Amino acid sequence: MDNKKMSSKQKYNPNEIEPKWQKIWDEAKVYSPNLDTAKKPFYNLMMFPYPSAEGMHVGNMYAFTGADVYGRFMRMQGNDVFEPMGLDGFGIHSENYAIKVGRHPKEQAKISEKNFYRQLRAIGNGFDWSRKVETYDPKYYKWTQWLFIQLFKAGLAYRRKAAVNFCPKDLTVLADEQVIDGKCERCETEVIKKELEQWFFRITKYADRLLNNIEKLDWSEKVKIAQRQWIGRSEGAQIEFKVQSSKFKVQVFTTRPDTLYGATFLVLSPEHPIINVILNSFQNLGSNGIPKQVRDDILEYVENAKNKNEQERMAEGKEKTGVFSGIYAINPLNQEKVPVWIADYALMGYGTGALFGDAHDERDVKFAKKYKIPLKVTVITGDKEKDERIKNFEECFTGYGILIDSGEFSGLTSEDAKKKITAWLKDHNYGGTEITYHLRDWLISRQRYWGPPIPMIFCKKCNWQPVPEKDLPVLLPDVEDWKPKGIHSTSSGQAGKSPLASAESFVNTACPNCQGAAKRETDVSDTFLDSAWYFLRYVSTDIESVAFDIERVKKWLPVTMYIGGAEHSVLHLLYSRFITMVLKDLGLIEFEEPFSRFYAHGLLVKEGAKMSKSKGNVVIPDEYISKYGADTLRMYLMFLGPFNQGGDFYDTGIEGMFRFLKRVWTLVHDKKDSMKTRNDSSSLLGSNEAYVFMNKTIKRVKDDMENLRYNTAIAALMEYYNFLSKQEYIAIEEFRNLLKLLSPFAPHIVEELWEYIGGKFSIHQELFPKFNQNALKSFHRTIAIQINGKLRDTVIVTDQASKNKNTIEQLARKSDKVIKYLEGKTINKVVYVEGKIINFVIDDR
RNA sequence: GUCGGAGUGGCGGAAUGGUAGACGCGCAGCGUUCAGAACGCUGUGUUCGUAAGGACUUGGAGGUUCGAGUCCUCUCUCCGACACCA
Repeated sequence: MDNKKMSSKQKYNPNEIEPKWQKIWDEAKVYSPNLDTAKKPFYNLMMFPYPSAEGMHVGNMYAFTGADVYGRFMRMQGNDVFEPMGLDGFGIHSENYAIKVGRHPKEQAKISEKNFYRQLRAIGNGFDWSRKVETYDPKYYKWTQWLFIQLFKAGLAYRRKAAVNFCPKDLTVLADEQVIDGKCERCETEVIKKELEQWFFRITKYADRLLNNIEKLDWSEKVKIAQRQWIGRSEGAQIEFKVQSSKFKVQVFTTRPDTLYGATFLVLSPEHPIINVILNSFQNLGSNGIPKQVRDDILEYVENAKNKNEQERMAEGKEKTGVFSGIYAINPLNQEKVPVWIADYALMGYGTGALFGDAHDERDVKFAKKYKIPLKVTVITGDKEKDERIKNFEECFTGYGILIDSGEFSGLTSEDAKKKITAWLKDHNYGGTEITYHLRDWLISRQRYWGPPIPMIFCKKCNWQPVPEKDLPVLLPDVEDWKPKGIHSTSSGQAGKSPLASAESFVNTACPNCQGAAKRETDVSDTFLDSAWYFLRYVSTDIESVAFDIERVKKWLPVTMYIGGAEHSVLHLLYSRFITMVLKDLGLIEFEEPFSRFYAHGLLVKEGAKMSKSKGNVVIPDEYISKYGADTLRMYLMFLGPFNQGGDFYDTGIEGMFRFLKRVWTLVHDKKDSMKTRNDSSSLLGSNEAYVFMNKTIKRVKDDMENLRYNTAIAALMEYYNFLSKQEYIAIEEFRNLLKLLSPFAPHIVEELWEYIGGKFSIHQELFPKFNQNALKSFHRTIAIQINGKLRDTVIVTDQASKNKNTIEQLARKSDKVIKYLEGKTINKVVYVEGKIINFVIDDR
């Protein structure tokens, strides 16, 4: 190879060819399927980015490239691939960035939009640029608001006063899913609880459906597990305890009704509504009344609990606190009088907010020991020593066993006792089977500016009314002071002072029902509502009269392949499933699961550390693209490691990939002439060996692509290159296939080289090569010769010879290395695995 | 604590129970060059040996098997998710 003779025109220059082809693809609509007439629709979706920084980082590009490679592969399988892109630009993340840089979110959105789209184009994905979605576009959020109204009309959006998560830094409430380790998902500030009236979506109504459908989904297993866990279905019993000397009752949830006989106390959550009822009713009851001291203690404890944040409550996890309520309840099973305590280890949001304490729960035992509440062991194991420890309270037994001291239920196994006691409770009207969930209703309100205004109007006479659909969108008003204000008052229906409240012309309106003076809701909705339905909008961006065109939806959805990060396991993915189910129930669509297949890609890290702005190790793709080109970066990212496991980004590796593409470039240019010669001959192909290699490579790459094992697909392509580069002649078919196999990874360079070897535009509309099954077998086999499983020699034989054990054994016995080991030894056995190994088993001593 | 995932050369990583370390990075030597860059060729798990050739080697300990990175039991470490969920 003589590089000196190569003209400058022949040099691989990605900065020249990449923008060129991107423009040509766009104009030729290579990646824009006709949504109405496509024959084999394949909706290849990737999670759209949220602009929370100047631009996209290399982690986004990693995800998008991996998804695009799959889309390109599916296109080559003859599918009409629809691969849209957009921006999830509404929401706290974008607004916080606007605050940081001191720009109005509307201004910043324009800047981010431009920069993100520039970057998204530069990576060379097969996006359909004619169908973008930006969640802050009024044409989009009009339908987000419409969606809210549909939920309201269906009784699935409601207002409720509850202790909700509030971030004191972002000055807004948050959904449970947005609280990570007791901290705000966005700014990591410790979240506090506030008693507020807010809008919720009744996702809990769908808990069972969301749970039961999971097993049918073709999703990454870890995401399915995370969703199951988040929904957190627990089967148990609800049990009614009567409060002594009163008409009041407390409902208690348990998963262990078999331990009810041993219930020696009750625990109420500090937020439990019955506490106030009790305080008010018992105060004047004379001898039965609650002493003032006890009363004061209760009030103080409840007040303290209210002001603690999640972190504080958790930090005290080991040290339980509580206060005696002064009253007693009756265990329905044995009529025993048990004290009622108030303790914050009982959570108002789970079960009934009340539980019974017994000797078979570690938390209960800790609490009881601290406050010297008696305990009673009612379940033992049958193991003498262990039971001795259990009975002496040296060990807390929480498993299933055999009941003791449980009246008529003594001697039963826990399993049987559960059934029998639950049945007993039901028969005696004390409760029965009950199912409870970890999942809670989705808190939708946000006291922020940058989101779709919740399209509701409050009228003192008519209560809450939805904005008439003809009046949508409720435009986000241009307020000057758009920064978050927090919540100052929650009196009346109005939810405090979010930034929209300062725009009087926005707030004051007429009631859609009675036309009287009324006020608009001033909160906006959660960003996750924007992204919970965007996949429906992509297919209808050219239609303004509906949220989504039903015919298009029928044709393209559910999404065929969805690729994204596992961090959205319980946020976006769960919300999207919920919204889709609701739309199905409203008769608006025909399916209830939005994503047939979901594939979670791994996390890209930088030199062993998670990329984060605070660490300052965020890698921006731009500089690498201008230095090496998008093709090199794409291939490098895909080669780092298995796509579902992520990888580590090192600069040095990119050089190697750049080298590889340069080699391919040079090979095609150098061998183009010899290729022509071969093309004139009768055979289109090179040697037999070359034919076998080509077919093997096609098969390897195809298998790997199907399973998103891109790193090994690229390795196979490198091996193929290494082989071809050593050949004197390369047939045109070999070049064509090399380029086709490479095309999903490096779309620009292959298009350029495709043109160079005289291929018809565009290589991206070609089909994936097919391999010849008969050509997969080599003509030679290398057989490993083992002695007692240890490799001693190899022998090369014809495919024919490899079929005969005797032939191989005779050959193997002739090997000097083998003779050395077999001499004077008894051969007990000879194992032959056809075409692979022959193993002599000998006495080794 | 519960549930996942993973431990293989200097590094990223390959291996339907059948030649461990493919492919790439890095490194070394050679070639090309006035020189460098770039490019090309060769070598490269550890260890003993001039070599031929051995021995050892997939976090650790056992086991199944003719044969184990892969299967089973126990155990250690790291990463991720959830977490006072009754």
